[in-house]
Amino acid sequence: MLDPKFLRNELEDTAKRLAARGFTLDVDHISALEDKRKTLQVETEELQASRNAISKSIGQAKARGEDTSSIMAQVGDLGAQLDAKKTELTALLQELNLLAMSLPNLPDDAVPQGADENDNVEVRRWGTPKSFDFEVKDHLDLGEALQGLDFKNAVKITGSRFIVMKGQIARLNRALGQFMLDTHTGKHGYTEAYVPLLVNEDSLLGTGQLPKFGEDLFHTKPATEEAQSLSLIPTAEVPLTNLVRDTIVDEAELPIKMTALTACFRSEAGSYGRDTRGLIRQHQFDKVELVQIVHPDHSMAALDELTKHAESILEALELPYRTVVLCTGDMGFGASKTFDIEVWLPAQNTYREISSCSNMKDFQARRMQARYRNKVDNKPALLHTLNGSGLAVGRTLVAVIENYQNADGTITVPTVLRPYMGGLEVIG
RNA sequence: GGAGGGAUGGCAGAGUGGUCGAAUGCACCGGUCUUGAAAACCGGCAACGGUUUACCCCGUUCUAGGGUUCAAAUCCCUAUCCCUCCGCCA
Repeated sequence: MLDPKFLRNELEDTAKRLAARGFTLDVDHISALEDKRKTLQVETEELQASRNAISKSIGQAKARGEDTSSIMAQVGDLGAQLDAKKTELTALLQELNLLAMSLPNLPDDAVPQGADENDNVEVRRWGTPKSFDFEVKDHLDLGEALQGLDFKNAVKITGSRFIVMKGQIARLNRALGQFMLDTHTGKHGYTEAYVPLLVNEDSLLGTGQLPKFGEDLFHTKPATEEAQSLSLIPTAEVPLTNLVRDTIVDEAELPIKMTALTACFRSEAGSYGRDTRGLIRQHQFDKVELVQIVHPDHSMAALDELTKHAESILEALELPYRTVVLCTGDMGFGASKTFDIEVWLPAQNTYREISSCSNMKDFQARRMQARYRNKVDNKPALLHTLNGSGLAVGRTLVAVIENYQNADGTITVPTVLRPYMGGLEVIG
């Protein structure tokens, strides 16, 4: 959520900055609503003030034992007037709030201008794609041949875009998650967390999935009408970041660095026909998430650091990758700056996204009322939040299978994963 | 599943219809003292919104949403969460 002051005092400038990311702000509509809000709010508060004053004098008169009937007569239809104004004001404020909650974050000044992914800018490249002296297969052919990936049974049990993994491939998937988690907790200073996979509406509003993107999520159907619906997390960013919702943390506790390995669930509404083959786009996949809650002065440095943490996993696995900074038009809803890390996939002969690391600045913090106590004036101030995948386990599995394939269809186990595989060197 | 109790500032915890935005303690900030620190003492200290250059002033907020009343932290209803006892259970 943007600072409401932007919509009051810097509407034109805000509209310009949002236009850079392809979002059109209805300036006339908003300023009309704002004008109305201002007069309504002043009128309402004046009515409240006079009601409070009368009530107070009644209380004082009663305390002195005086007759209050003449003061009572002054009340008249004040209550009815107040109710009417209040109803009107509440509706207006709700409309404005929904509008504010639906606006994306402002891009950081350092983000390149652009319309779509073609305008993203590569910032670095690591490793060299291996040259194979045989025809490479994709992870689907390799996995099925090894009887490690079972798409047919997944369809039978649940439906498309789900997977059953078996044997050493299932273990490899588990090994990847464990390795990532151990690296981030052991080397990068993150605290491991076990978190709920089902979250409530407030959490989704806090991180920005709601009110706009509910259709991207799976929602539970409550047993009773009154019970609230819970939703499956699309990323551990939701529970991890919401840890600081409605809290004021001590500045000395910053930065807070959390990580979790969780399943993630995405409905993939609107992506029918895209990446239908294989593990790239699934309704359910494992991901190790990195979240940092930081002092506002340090969030850009923290983004660089967090991105490096994610990259280090690919380096340890010796998987070639490149890192791009997303242009204004390609960034996610809540991000002010985003690095995507893309891993080399030989079967597709291209780099594919495996991690997305974003500085949300105070966008989520304002929604969540996540604050710290500022040492300068001893007042609460909004925190900055960051998140990134470190990494998407399913896609990393794809990358390992494809990059480490041998001519005979076996898969060499990357060195760093062997301790997690009982010393196994080759899957086959 | 049955019976009962609770939710108040950063934290702990008073407050049961009327100058209550709310005692007190801790924490925090400023000061005195000290070579420095600690202790002690003195003072300050809720958030959000409106108006304003600013001070002031006004409004809202005691888990959330409704209701009663001239007036609600306080009374009523509903929801959520926590605790205690009984039952059941991995």
